[in-house]
Amino acid sequence: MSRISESTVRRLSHYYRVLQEVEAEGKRLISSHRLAEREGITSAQVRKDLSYFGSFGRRGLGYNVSHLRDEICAILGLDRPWRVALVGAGNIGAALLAYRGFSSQGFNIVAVFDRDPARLGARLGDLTVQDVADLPATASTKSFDIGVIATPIRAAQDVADALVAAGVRGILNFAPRKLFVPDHVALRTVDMTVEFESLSFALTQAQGARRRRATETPRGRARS
Amino acid sequence: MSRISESTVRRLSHYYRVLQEVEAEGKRLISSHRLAEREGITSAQVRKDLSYFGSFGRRGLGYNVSHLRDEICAILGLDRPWRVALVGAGNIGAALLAYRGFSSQGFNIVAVFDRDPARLGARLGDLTVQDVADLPATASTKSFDIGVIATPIRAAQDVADALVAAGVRGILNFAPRKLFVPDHVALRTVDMTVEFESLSFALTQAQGARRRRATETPRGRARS
DNA sequence: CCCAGATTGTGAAATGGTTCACAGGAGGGG
DNA sequence: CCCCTCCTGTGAACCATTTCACAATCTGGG
Repeated sequence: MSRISESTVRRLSHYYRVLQEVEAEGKRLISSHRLAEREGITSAQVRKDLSYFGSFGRRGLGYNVSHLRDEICAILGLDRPWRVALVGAGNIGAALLAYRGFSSQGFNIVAVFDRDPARLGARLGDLTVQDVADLPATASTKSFDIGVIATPIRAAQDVADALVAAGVRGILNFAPRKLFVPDHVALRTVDMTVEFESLSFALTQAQGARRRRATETPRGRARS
Repeated sequence: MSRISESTVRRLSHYYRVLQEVEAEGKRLISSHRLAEREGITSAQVRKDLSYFGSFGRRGLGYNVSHLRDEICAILGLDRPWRVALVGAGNIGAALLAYRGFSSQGFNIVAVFDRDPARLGARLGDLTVQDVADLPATASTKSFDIGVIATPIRAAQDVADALVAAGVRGILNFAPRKLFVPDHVALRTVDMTVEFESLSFALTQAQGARRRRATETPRGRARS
């Protein structure tokens, strides 16, 4: 099996969610066309994505909703529980803990760490905030699969190193900076700053385009 | 100016942050090579990204740090304030409000809305949670540029419609579902579910690859 | 049994993004 | 003043992803 692109994986995740909805609506079959419609993409994209993993549909009919859901569930590895360590018990950390959607999909936060003495020992959900210095010891008994970094920027790389040393195989980073981890550790970053700035760019461009159209200014940019 | 790819914009955002750090370190010049190193990409990528907007460097020397920072600031539209409406005063909403990093970059949350009567009237930072029914009225006086959706999934599309009707030109969506908005409104989605599932996939793949290597099972996938 | 209509799976083409490689400066040392 | 080193800006080559387009296959109805 050749390497699967990140965008294909992300779309699988979306298909999975749509299939759950469609199943709840009681439909038994769905075509690539209808699946695509709900995601705002083309049906060819849907079929291509699925074809990397096998042939799950039937020509003339479409896909069996629950069967396809099961297949994608297995492909994404959602058919097993993952043990997640959360580092950072601030606002984002608390939000992640409070959101029940993750544990229902098998992402179980089994420990919470922080460095701030004011937070240590606090109860968050049914967990107690531990000192981040205890991470290695706790990791050896709880064997985390995934680490989530919800700390301030300056702590993020150190925490990442600690998580790697503790044996996690994946890291989800919410700190707005580039982290460096070994090749055998998967890293995903959720950077809200980048999202805001990307919106700012889009809005600025749109404004500029409108102004350009209105005044007939030639395109191009003056050198300073 | 031809259309700029989303990935280029996201990288600009990263360059901007690195440049701020480098400036704080007191350096006056930086080469594309060093900039690239800090982001884990190639120097050609940096130069290509910047070249879409102009020639900011000097051959043989590199880029003037503060000048380049200013240029990127202007390109991304960060040299002006944006008025942000936050809808959803739950955990994520509270986390966004508490994070001072956004307002310092010019993203000012100027109103917070919710639908839950238990939250209405509550103080969050220096704002009072308003009923989402007041959104149109408040929008007409405060003229929001950007709307942030931090509501439960089922409310998200309705809120998006309301924000569009209220005249926002950009939406940042934290609800894990696909939203449909008109072309003239920019949409970015931060979907933590997808990030987790993408990690799950990566971990599953790695595990599978290790097992495959160990047992010499031929690659490919059996049809069920 | 055969045809009409629907829909998949997939090579091939098209598109879009990244990397290469080098000409064109720029500064510094002798 | 000349040469050597450094580094940008960019066309061209390369690579990855998306879209096209169609043969293969399925069902249902006559």
